[in-house]
Amino acid sequence: MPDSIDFKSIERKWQEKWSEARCFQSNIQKGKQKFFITFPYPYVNGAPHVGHSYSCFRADVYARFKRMQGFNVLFPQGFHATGEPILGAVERLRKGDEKQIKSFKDYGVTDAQLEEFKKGPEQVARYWMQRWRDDLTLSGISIDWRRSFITTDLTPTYSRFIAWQYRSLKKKGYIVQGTHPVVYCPHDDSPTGDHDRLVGEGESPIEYTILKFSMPFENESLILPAATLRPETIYGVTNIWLHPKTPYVRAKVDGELWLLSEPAVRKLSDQGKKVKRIGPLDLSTLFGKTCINPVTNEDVLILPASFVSSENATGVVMSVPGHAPFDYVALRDLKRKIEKSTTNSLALEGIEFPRTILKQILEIHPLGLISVKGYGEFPAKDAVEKLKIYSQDERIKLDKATSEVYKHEFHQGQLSKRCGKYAGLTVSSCKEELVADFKGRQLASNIWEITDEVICRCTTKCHVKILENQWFLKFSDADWKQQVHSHLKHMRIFPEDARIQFTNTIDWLQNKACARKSGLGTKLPWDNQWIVETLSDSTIYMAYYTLSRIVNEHHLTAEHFTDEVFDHIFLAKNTPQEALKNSTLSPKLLEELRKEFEYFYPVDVRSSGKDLLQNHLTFFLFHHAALFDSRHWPQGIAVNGYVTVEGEKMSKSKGNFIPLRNLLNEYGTDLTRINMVAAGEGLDDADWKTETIAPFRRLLEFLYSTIQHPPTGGDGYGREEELLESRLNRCKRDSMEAYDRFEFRTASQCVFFESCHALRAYLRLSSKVNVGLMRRSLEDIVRMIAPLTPHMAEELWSMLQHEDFAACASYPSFNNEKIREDLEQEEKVLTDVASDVARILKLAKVKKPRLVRLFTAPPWKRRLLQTAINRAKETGYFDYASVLAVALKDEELKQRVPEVQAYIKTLAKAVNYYKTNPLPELDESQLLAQQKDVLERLLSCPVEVWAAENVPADKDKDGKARRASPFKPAIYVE
RNA sequence: GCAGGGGUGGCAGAGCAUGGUCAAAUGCGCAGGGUUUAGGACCCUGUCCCUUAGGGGUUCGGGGGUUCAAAUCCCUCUCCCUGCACCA
Repeated sequence: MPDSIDFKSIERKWQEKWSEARCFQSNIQKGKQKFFITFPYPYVNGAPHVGHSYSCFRADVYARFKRMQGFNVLFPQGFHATGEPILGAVERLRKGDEKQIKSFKDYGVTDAQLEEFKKGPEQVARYWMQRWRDDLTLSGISIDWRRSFITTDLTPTYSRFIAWQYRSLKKKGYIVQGTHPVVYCPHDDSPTGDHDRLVGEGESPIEYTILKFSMPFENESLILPAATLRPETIYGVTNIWLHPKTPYVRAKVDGELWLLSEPAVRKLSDQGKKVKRIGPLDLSTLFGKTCINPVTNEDVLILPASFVSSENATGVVMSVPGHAPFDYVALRDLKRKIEKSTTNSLALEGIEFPRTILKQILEIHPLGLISVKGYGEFPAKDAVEKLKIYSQDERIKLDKATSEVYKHEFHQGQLSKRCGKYAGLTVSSCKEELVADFKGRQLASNIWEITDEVICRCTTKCHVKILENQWFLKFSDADWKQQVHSHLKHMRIFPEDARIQFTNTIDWLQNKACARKSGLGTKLPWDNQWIVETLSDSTIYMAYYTLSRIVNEHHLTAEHFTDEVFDHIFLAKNTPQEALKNSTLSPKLLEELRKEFEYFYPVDVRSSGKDLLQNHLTFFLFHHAALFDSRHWPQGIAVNGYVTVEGEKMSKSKGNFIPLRNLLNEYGTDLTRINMVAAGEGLDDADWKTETIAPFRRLLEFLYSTIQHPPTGGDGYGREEELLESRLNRCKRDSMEAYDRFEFRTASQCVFFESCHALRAYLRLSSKVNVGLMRRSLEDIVRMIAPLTPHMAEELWSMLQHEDFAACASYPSFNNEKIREDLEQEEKVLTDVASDVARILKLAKVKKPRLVRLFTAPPWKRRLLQTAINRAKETGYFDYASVLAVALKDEELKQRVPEVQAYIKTLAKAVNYYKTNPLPELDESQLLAQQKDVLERLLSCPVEVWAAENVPADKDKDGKARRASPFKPAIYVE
C-alpha cells in the first residue's frame, strides 16, 4: 500500500525552495539560448478561475519543458486594469449592488475589504493583482516576478511606453481619424458595449437608406423620409405607410423640412445631421393625400398602418406589396375591409376616408420588380400564402416570410425592366451603386438603427450614435496586412489548424477604434480627452517585460523614459547621447535596458485562449509589424479552447465558475495542473472532470512507492530489460515531440500511462529486476513528468538522491536504436497467443486448462505469405490465383492441394497489412520456446511448443496443427 | 448572412493528412476472477450481436460514389459548437 502522500506540504516545500534558489529569475546568460514565453496579462477584477488556469498552466508546462531542454526561459507576468469594468465594479459596490457584492464574496473577499474597494479602482486593482500573484505562486507557475507591473497610470512608466507606441504609430500613418457608428445610451451618454446591456447582446448598428418622398406642405416641400433596408424596391412602391396613432413632428433636417416620428429626431441629430424640431404635425392632413416617389416620380397615396413602429428608424415606411410581406398583408387587409363596405366613407385604422380615396386604394396593385426562381411575380404574396398569414398582427410569421423573401431576392433575384438602368442586374451586385447614385442625386439619405432592441443596464433604450473624430488603427491598410501575412508564414502556430483562422482574421480586419472617452487607461498623447482603449494598449507590452525588471529594481520614473529613450532601446535609432538628450536616465542603465531587450526579444511563444485569436493575438502581430524590426516580431502563438466544467459551459448562473484556489485547496497543485492540462488539446474545449483526477493520483502514488521501496534484484540484462528500454525510449521520443507541439494530453498519456505501464509490465514479467536499469528508468520518468507535475517530480527527484532541481534538470534524451520494433512485435505475438488461448478457453468452457499445446506454422506457410506479399506489392492487391499457381509448382505442396487452397484464402487480410508494414523477422518456434515460462506464468498451466510439421500424431489428435499460420500458432487446450 | 470547427462504442476521447492486423488506442464506468482482516488500492480477464475451439455478422450523423479494400478519399444532405469588434 502506498503511503498516503501529502501533496500540499510537498508543494509548499518545493515552491519555497524554488523561490530561495531563484530558479525562475531569468537574466542574460551569454552563450545560452533564451526562450521568451508569455501568457496574456489578466484583467484584475477577480481571482483566477478554472478558465484562466488552463492557458496559464499550458504556458507554464511549456516554459518548464523548454527550461529542461536547456533554454534560458523568460516567463514574466503583468496585470491589466485598462478599461471600464473595474470602474463599473466600484460604482456598483458604492450603490450596494447585490450581484457585484456576491461575485466578489464568492472569491472569498471580506466585508472590510469590500469597504476598502469603495475607495476607488486602485484598491480593487491592487487587491486582485496580489491575489492573482498569490494564486499563481501557489500553482507553481514558474514566473519571474521581478518583472511584474500593472497597466494604466498606476505604472507611469508603462503609460509612457504606450504613449511612445501611439506616437510612433501615428508618425507612421497607422492612426487615422474618422466617424464611427456605435450603440449608444442617451442617459449614460456613452457607447453601450455588450456587457453593459440589459437586453440586446450581440445587436449591432445597421444602416438604413432613406428615400425622400415629397409633397407640398404650407408653401414648402415636406419630405417623407421612408427608411428601408431594401432601397432597390423603390421601383415597386405603391404607397406610404404612417402609424395612425403615434405622434409625428416636423423638423428641419439639414435645411429640409422632414416628417419624423418623435424618437427619430434625437437619432438623426446624434448621427451627424443638423436637426431642429419645429413642432407636432397632425397626420389627418396627410392621410389620403399623395406624395411623389423621388426616383420614379410617380404619385403614391399616404395610408395608415398599425405595423409601422415609431421606434424604428424614421417612422415613415414605403410600401412595396409585391416584395414585402408586411406591406402585402397590410394592403390586403385594407382592401378587404373596403370591399365589404358600401358606405360613402369608411374608417381605416381609425382614420376616416371618403369614397373617392377608398376607390383609389382599391386600385393599388402590387408591382413586381424582382424575378426569383421558385416564386411567381409577387414573391411577397407567395410567401404569405405559403405560411398562411391572415393578419398583419402575425409578426413572427411575417418576419420569417420577410427574411425568406429577402434572402432569395438578394442573392438570386434579378431586377426587372421597371428598374430603369438597373434592369437585368442582381440585387446583390447593384445595391451599393444604386444607393450611391440616389444619394448623389439628393434623392436619398441614411439613418442608422440597431438590428434589434438594446436596453442599457441603466434601463434606457439605446440608439445609434455616430461618434465624430474617432481615432482608428488603420488595420485596413493593404501593405500592413501584407506584412503580417508574410510574417505569419514563418511563425509556429499551435495547433497548426489555427493558422487559417489567423489568415482570415488578417484579411477581415477593418479599421478599429482605438480610443475611448471613459474608463481607466493611458491618455492618447496628442489628444487628452481620449484614453487608449483596452485591446489597443495591450499589443506590444511583452517588450515592456524586458525593461520592467530594471524599472522596478532601480525605481525608474516616467521622466526617465522619453520617446528618444524608447527609440534607442527598441530600435537602436539613435546614439545613447541623442537618446538621453531630455532624460536623466544614466547611460549605464540605458545600455542595460537595451541589452536586455536585445537578448530576450522577440516573444517566442504566446499562449492564449482562442477567444483572443480574432482580436488581441492578431493585433499583437499587426503592432509588432508596425513598430519593430522584423527580427523582433513574434515567433509563435499557441491557442487553446475554452474550458467547460463537467461537460457544461461555465457561467455565473450555473455557479460553476470554480475559483482556481478552491481546486488547489482540494486537490493540490499538481493534480489540478495535470488534470486541467490533459483535459483538452488543440482548439477543442477542455472539460474539467473530477473523476479523471484519480488515475493520475494513482500513477503518482505508484511512482512514489516504487521509489520509496525500490525492488531488489541484480544486474542481469536480457529480453525484458531490452523491452523496457525500448518502450521508455519510445515514450521519451513521443513525449518530447508532444510537449514541443503543445499537445499536453498526448504528452500526459505518454509520460504517465505508457511509461508506467511499461514499468509495471517489466516488474511483473522480470524474474530478477535489474536495479540499475530500474533506477535509470525512474529518473527518466520523473523528468518526463516534471513539466506537468513539477512538485511531485521534485520530491521524487530528491528521493532519488539528486541534489539539483528536477525543474532545472535536462529532459531525458532518447536513443532511437534502443527502440526495438522486433522485440515489441514479439511481445505482441505473445500477448496475442495468450488472448487467443483465453478466448478458446471461454468458448470451450474450460475453466482451468491442464495443458496448452502450441503448434507453430510450417515453413511453407511463411513462404506462401511472403509470395503473396511480394505479389501484392507489384499489383497492389491480393492475388489469390497467382499465389496458388506458385504453390502448385512446389512438389511438396502439390500433394496437399485442398489444405494449401484453404490456407491461401485466409491470407487476404494479412497480406494487405504486410504490404505496407514490415514482415517480422522473428523465428516463432524459437521465441515461443524461449518464452515458454512466461507463457506458463500468464496461463498458469504447462505449455508445450511444437512445430506443426513435426508433431507426432498422438500429440495432435484433433488435427489442430493444420490451423497454424505465421505469427498465429495453432492452439490445443485440454 | 460571413468565417472557422465538429458529429466515432455506456461516457470521455484517439484514429482520419499517408485507405488495408480498426470491432477501433487510452482513461472512466460496468461485470467476473485474484490479492486483501474488510474497504480502498493493486493485478488479470471480459464489456456491439451471434457462436460449446480462436469463427461469423452489423457498426464510426444520413444518403450516394471511387476502390480488390473506406471511420479514413470524393459528392450531397443534416445536426451541433464558436467568433463577427470598440468589448475584456
